[in-house]
Amino acid sequence: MTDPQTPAQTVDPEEQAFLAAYDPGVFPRPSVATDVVVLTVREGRLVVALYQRAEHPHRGRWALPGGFVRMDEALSTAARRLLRDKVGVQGVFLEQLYTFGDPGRDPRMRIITVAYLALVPPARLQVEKGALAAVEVDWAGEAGGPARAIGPDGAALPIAFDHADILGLAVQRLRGKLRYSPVAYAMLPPRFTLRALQSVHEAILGEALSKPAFRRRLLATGELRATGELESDVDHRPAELYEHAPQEEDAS
Amino acid sequence: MTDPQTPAQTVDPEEQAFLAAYDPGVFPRPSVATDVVVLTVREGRLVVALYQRAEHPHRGRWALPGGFVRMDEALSTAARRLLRDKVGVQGVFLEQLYTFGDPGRDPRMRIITVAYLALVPPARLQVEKGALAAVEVDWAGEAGGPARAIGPDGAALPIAFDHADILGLAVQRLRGKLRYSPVAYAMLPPRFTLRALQSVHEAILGEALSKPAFRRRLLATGELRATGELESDVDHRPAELYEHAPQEEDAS
DNA sequence: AAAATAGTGTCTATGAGACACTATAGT
DNA sequence: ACTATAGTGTCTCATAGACACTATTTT
Repeated sequence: MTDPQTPAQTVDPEEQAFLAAYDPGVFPRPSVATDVVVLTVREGRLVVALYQRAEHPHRGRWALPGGFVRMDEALSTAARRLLRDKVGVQGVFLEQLYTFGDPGRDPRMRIITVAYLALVPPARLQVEKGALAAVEVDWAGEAGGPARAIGPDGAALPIAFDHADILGLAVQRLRGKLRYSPVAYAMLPPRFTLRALQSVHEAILGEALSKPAFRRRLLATGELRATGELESDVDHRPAELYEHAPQEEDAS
Repeated sequence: MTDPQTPAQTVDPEEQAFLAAYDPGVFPRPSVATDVVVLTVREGRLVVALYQRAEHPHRGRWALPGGFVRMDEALSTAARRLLRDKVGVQGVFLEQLYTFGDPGRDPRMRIITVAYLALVPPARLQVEKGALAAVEVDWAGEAGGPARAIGPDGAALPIAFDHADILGLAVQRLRGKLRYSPVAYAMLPPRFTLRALQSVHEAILGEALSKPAFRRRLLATGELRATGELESDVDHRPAELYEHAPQEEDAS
């Protein structure tokens, strides 16, 4: 099709890409960042860690913890670094969520952000410089859409950039994963009651669940181990404490 | 915790990020590309469009169609542009898959690639400069892992970069979506038999399905409209042709 | 008529929700 | 004894797979 003798001015995009690859000056490059949606469940509600921006743009608005990816670190390493330095948690569930890269999503310049989802047990999330905001969505099931963040005083917090979309996608993804993946345990302490586990599921799904069906289904997964111990500090009959016993994946 | 009077040499990563944002020279930037996994079903097998690399690195190996993202275009726009210019298809199903960014995944330099998944009806995929390779995976269900590409002669094609991982993830994602999303129709012509629809499902899932159960389940979705017409050019009883009638999402 | 596939009816097993019930701690 | 929540038994309904059967086209 194409004349192989065509000189350097060819418009073949493959060749353009090849040349650009060896001469970084040919194409300008975007900045690459990562933002982390850190979620936990408190008092039956899904909550997210947000930080109020001290500088323009979007000064005063609330943003997800984020920062630029360094040239020598993997994307997940950058997310883990931010999680440790900005949020103060380590060793938690972390999974890539989606990459947001519309031109103009940041008014300063082209910033492509690889969003990550982190799930943390409530006791391990002590946000000092930021806030824990309750997450609410306008949609049911897995319809999807932006989310709102409700501050401790009950008022909606103004969200910076496209972070309301990122947060909404995190909720949508979490609801989807709940059906076939043991993600809820990542938001619980090592020992927990079945009621606490159900409460996590209900907070994620945004709807009440039937107790008998929930217990049957979860116990049938074989991923729960009864400890024989009971919870304390309750003014009614205490529930038994369970542990998460992950299934062995036999890949032989 | 931190002294607010600390001068400019602070190691607060938030401030570092802020400064870097306004001075592009502070941090070097990675290149951002997109690679597209273009899938269809031919003769009951999942096939992918691959292109043999003419240049180093990985010269002679087979790669997904890809290229750099321009500064003024959205990520999905870049994927659509590549799909049009390199593969020659337009107006097809396209969805972001995952972002691969390990340092060293490209030996030339740091290239972060946002992978996309495109689904195409078989008749619309006429790869001229590349090849259609059958996709095979070593795992069942949604376990995940790299995929193999089998050329027309039955031999496995050597895959460039981490594209075997990208391809494997595309299969895994597609299997997951099939459970709750009408993706199979994106790989069929406008009119198709129920047997063809089942064949697409079987190719994606990598396993045989029960005919009565499949028909009941799909007809019960209400997304299928019988046309009353029959297929032709078959040497047995012809099957009825159906159309995909997407459900109206009522968000009122 | 034979061959081949389209399309259906029935039985059964599984899983989930609804509901009502029993059990056990603290006060 | 009372209260509040833990935990269970049973019924019913929806869904999926297995299997066997009938229907319809071409050769």
